[in-house]
Amino acid sequence: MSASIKPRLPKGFRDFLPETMLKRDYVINTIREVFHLYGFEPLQTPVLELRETLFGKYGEDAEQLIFEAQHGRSDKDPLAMRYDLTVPLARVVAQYENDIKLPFKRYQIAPVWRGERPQRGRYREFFQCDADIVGVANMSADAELISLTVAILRKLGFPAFTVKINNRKLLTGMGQYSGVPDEQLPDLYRSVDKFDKIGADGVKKELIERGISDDSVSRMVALLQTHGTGLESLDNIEDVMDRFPAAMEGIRELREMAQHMDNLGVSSEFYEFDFTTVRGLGYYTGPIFETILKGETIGSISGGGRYNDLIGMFRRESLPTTGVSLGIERIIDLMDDMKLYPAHISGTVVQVLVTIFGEETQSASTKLAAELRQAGINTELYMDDGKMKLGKQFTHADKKRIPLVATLGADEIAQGIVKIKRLSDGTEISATRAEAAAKIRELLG
RNA sequence: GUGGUUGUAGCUCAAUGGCAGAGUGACGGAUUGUGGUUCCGUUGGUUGCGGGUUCAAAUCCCGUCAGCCACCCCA
Repeated sequence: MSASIKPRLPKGFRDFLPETMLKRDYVINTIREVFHLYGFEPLQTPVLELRETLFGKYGEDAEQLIFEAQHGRSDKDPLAMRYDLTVPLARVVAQYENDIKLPFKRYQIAPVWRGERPQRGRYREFFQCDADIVGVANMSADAELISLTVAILRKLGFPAFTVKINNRKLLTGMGQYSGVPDEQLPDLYRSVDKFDKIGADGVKKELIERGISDDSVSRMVALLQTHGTGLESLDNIEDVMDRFPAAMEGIRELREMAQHMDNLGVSSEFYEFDFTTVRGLGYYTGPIFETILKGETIGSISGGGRYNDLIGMFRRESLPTTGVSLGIERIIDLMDDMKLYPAHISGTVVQVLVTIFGEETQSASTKLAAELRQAGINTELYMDDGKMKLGKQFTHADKKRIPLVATLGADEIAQGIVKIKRLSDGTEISATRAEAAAKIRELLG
């Protein structure tokens, strides 16, 4: 052996050891079940796309964060690692036009790569979890995504959260109302988006620094703070905005959404219309939404919106599309902080450890393990090259948090029984080989 | 990309220019058919890496790498 290399990972990349993977799988499986419940179906696309597929879609700043990929002996097809799941979706929809039935409801849970500087809850490799509806122009699709988001977060056990809903058209109208020139709208949005973080005064200050007139800023900020519960806030803002067709269209869409959400049974405690919600991505064209946890400052745990023009980048005619993305990395961290994982998720998938007394009883233990597996019990058969010390085997079970230990020595074998001990409280019972699996289920509760 | 901060045993941390330590873990024993609790013992280190200052550096200085935090941006 030559001198070993120090084991390390590329910046912003992570390993997930089994204990962590069990939690991640729980979250992902729970989300997948709800996707199925709403009739979304899985899609998988490659990790690598052609460079030309990704470039020119995200804007100049974001483009610098795309990982490019090389193959040693060929530069014929420049490649890049996928940056999100939305552009690949757009490519798929355009590429398989004849095979895809509209409306197309797909979900995808997969890693994406961004060359950003890592921070808490922010990595260079992270999982995105997207559900999109392609081919539906009306607001029933957007409302269904809100219902889906609420159902997932409730199923995961989050006690208090709010989906904040706004509309890009309304933001456009607000820009017009306050007299901000079109080319400054992105700046305006960026500042408005920080409303929660820096407050009304902070936003005012930033807008003035960006060269927007005092008068415009005051009008804008007053408008943003329009409050009211549910539809009331829409009524309030409509009175002010009735001269701006874009804004009125946006308000109409939000009303339509509210109607659909009501029919879907989404309780109004889980959403609100918030005119300071912006979303960073430039391609949104209609309703936008993001979810925040009440009393947490970690940022949003889901986000999404309508992007009716994106698919047109790969296709002669675009298709109306709306989608939601769940921030599962943040969700997974928060589940830990808030202790939302069910008890059975922690530690191991193993339900029982079958111990081995010694060489002469090894075959009996092995057969027992086979029987238990046949009966559907997750079974670990102890393995060790050294002396089969029973204490060591119990220690192993304890460390791995395996709930039950089965022992059979010469005495038990002679009587045709097996002893099963529950480590949590020390309960130990005897069972015949035939009834062992049933007794194990009982002890597991 | 900009600014700040931290880096010492497997892990959590102490040692503020003068012998590198504790807790916890790991391993062994008390207990050769029973873990977790208790007691005894053993094991623990290129102080991230490279250079400099000094009689003397974990400690001060420079560089570098990595983590974290804030900004930018975003999930």
